[in-house]
This record gives sequence, C-alpha cells and structure tokens, in this order.
Amino acid sequence: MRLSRYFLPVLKETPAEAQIVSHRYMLRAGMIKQQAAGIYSWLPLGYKVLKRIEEIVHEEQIRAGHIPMLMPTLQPADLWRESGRYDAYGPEMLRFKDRHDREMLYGPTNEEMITDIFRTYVQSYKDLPLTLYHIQWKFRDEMRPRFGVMRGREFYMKDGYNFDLTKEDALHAYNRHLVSYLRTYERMGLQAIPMRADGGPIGGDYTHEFLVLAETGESEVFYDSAITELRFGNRDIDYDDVAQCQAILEEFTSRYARTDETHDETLFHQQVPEERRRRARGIEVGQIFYFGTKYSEPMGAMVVNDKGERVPVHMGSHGIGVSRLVGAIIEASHDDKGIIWPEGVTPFHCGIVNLKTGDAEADAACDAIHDSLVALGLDPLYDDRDERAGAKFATMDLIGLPWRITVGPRGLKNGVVELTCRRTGESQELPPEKAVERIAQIYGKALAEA
RNA sequence: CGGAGCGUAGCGCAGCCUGGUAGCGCACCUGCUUCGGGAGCAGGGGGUCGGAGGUUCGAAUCCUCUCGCUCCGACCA
Repeated sequence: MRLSRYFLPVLKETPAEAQIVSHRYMLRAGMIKQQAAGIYSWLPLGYKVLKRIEEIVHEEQIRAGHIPMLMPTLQPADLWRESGRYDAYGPEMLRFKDRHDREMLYGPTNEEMITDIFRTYVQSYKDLPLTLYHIQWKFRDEMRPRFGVMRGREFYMKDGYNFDLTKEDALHAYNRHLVSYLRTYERMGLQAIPMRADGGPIGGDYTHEFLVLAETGESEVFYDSAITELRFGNRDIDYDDVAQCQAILEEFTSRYARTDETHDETLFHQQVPEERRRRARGIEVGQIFYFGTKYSEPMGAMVVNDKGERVPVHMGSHGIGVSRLVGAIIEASHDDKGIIWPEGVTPFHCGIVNLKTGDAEADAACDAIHDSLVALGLDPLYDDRDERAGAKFATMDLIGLPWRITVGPRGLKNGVVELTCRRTGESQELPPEKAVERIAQIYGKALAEA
C-alpha cells in the first residue's frame, strides 16, 4: 500500500479526552474515531488490527475443534424472560421496541440464543460434545465508558458455548478453552495470566479470567511471580486428549493468581514465599466459565442419554474481548514515540520510507522493494508522500510497524538501504534484496511457528 | 446514578470574571527556499462561539433550561 493513496489521518496533537496511552495512540495513529460515549468507528488502520486479532482467534478456535457461526446483534426479549435474565440484567442492557411494539434488546451476550438454537436441533447425546462460537458486536450500556476501546459500550467479542453430556466432559471443554486461549494470546505477543475469578452475572463456579499485566489495568491482581516465567511455546496439542489438557491447566493455574474479587490474603501468604508475591494491575482480555445446567434446565435444552433418559446438557461459555485486545496490546507494547506492534497483529508487515520522493533512483528502489514484498505475500506500507524525512519517521514510529526499510540516495550510492527494528531501534545497512529477504524470513518464521 | 468540570475553525487552546460583533498554535491551500528525525519565509481560506429561551441599544461573555462529552466514585468483556 502506498501511503499517498491510503487513509491514515494521524494527529500530531493528543485529543483532550484520551487519558491512557492506548487510547491516545489509537486516536493519534488514526485507528479509531469516537462517535458517541464508548462507541467508535474503526478507521482503516484500526480495522486492520482488529481483523488480524479476529483471524488469530478464529484460527485457534477452529484448531481446538470449535465451530464458527454468527448470531444477530439484536435479540427478542422473550428468550431472556425464559432464563430469568431479562429482569436480572440491569439498565446495562439496551432495550427497545420495534415498530410492532415487540420488546427487543441489543445483545450483551448470547447464552439464551445459543441455548435456543441447541434445543431446536439437538436431541441425542450422540451429537455431543459440541462447541459453537461466534465473533460479534455486543452492547453493554456502561454507566461510564472510558479508556477508548478498552471499556467501550459497543465492543467486539468472541463468545463460545460448549454443550456436553456430563460435568466431566464439560470440564474438559473448559480445559480445552483454557489451552486454546493461552495459545491465542501468545500469538498476539501477549502474556495473559489465567486467574481465579468471580462468576459475576453470567454465573458459575469454575471460572478463570485472563489478565494482561499493565499499569492502566482496571483490576487489581495478586500472583506468584513464578507464573510470569511460564511460556506456552510451540507445543503439540491434541485437544481431544483429556489428560494433556488437564495437565496444561494445572501447569498454568496451580500457582496463586487471583483478582481482588477472590483474593485471600491469608492464602496468598501461605502459598507464596514473600519474594515472589506480586501485587499489580491487569487488563481482563478473556474469561472462561463452566456453569452446568444453569441455562439448559430452565430453557429445556435436553438430550436423551444412552439409557433413554432426558437430561439437561452441561454448558460453559467462554469469551475473548477482541476489540479490547487492540487497546490491551498497545498498553503492553509501546514507547514514548508510539505503538510497537507485535508481528502477529501488525497492520502492515513493514514500512518503507522513501527519504527523497521524486529522486528517480530512490523512487525506483522503493517501488522494487514494495513490489517484491507484495510478490512474497507480504503487506508493506510505503510512505511515498512528498514529506520531509522527520515527518515520515515520526509517522512510522507512531503507527508502530515492527520493521522499517529506509531508502535514500545516500545509501543507494553504496548499494544499501537501512533495515530498522521498531522495538529495539537497532538498524543495519544491507542491499535492498537482502532487506526484503530478511522481512520474508521474519514473517515466514513467524508463520511456521503459528 | 452521586460529585466535579468542559463545549469557541479539523485538532489543541485563549477570550468570558469587568457585555461593544472573535483570536493564537498545529493542520489545510498557493508560491519560493529547504530536504536522513514532526522545516523557514510570504500570502490565503475556514467559526450559526453545542442548542433553545431570556436580560440588554448590543451577548462567546450575564440569567434559565436543555443536549453532548470528560474526570472522580459505586458497576463491568
């Protein structure tokens, strides 16, 4: 993509309403525009990142054997009356009537609807286990939206629902989700720690929240610092292997890690030696629940088991805050010049800076680099604007592309361009073809690992 | 929802207290010079001062109401 033909409205000054770094950079980098309190348009650059995150979530869900689908944003109130949540949910739920005076709501989550779908079509234990999920916009009319997309009213979320015959099967589904989530976050360059959490209005005894440590996090967290040494890495996972999934759950959840909702100071002191006790803040980027027959019973989601008995299915629900992750990743990865995208979610694989647009040699070299990257299936952003070098560097640093190829007449005289790493600031001079090769290598390697 | 504050050009702000018909920086347009870390000079365009009432000869400025947004608190992916 040539920047002169793209739409990237970067701001030099920080809009007054943005309090935290991710919100400031998302506005300045031209990723989002606020349309109302807690409601945002996703401009092209932000949209690209959102879609990258969504893709990773899909890939990992499908890998775990979960099945994608799509439910609507609007739901009839009647479904929610069946579960009893129409009254239980407060003013956070956006309610309205259609032209026929039917009560509707903008879905804050989809347990009722998925249960309705399940009960319509599934009658036998032979159709289990089943996990369906979708990635869809949700709305919760927060009293006080803030922090940009981290705490919006409208948000994009993956929510998945498992249906199993027994509690044991459902707990395996729970473990499977935990494992798939660990993989998912790591691919985004994040360390998200599963912490014992509180059920909240969704309910459930078994639940973990996934927290990314960040000073601006909304939750206070307490944990054993040994947890931060754990890496999922490039493991071979068989998601049907009950023992393997259980072992991974134990590996990642056996040490003390809780949010303030469930924190127990006495237990904390008993279980964690003083030098490893940590108190910090975290951003919640996902949560998994097992809640048994909480919805299947009242809503009649039953199957016939192998003894011919009609029994309610055991369920769980599992969420990943896709739009929130965009902010969370920035909170976890930035410096005073701007965003630093992890390779897994970057909107463009690398930037190309032409230091002297209009110089025949520089233009030709940039075109060649751009075209060879595209031919390799990569997506570069070429700054071909007639701007000064400083402005181009500042823009590249702000939008946070992990790699930059700088092309100028001075280097070209010696047959070299400059390849710079956004994260470390390190750069090396090398011939244009070698720079292209390096970028291909970086992403080829990253793709092979994924 | 309780408390606090802010709405003046695309963005950041001044002007308001002490009424006299709107200004600065950035951005934008034109020209010249510049050109490896957000250039310089010269010229130019752009604002129903959130909205509605009221007071006044006259309102961005004073009064009333209203809408929107932000911050602190209680609630949440």
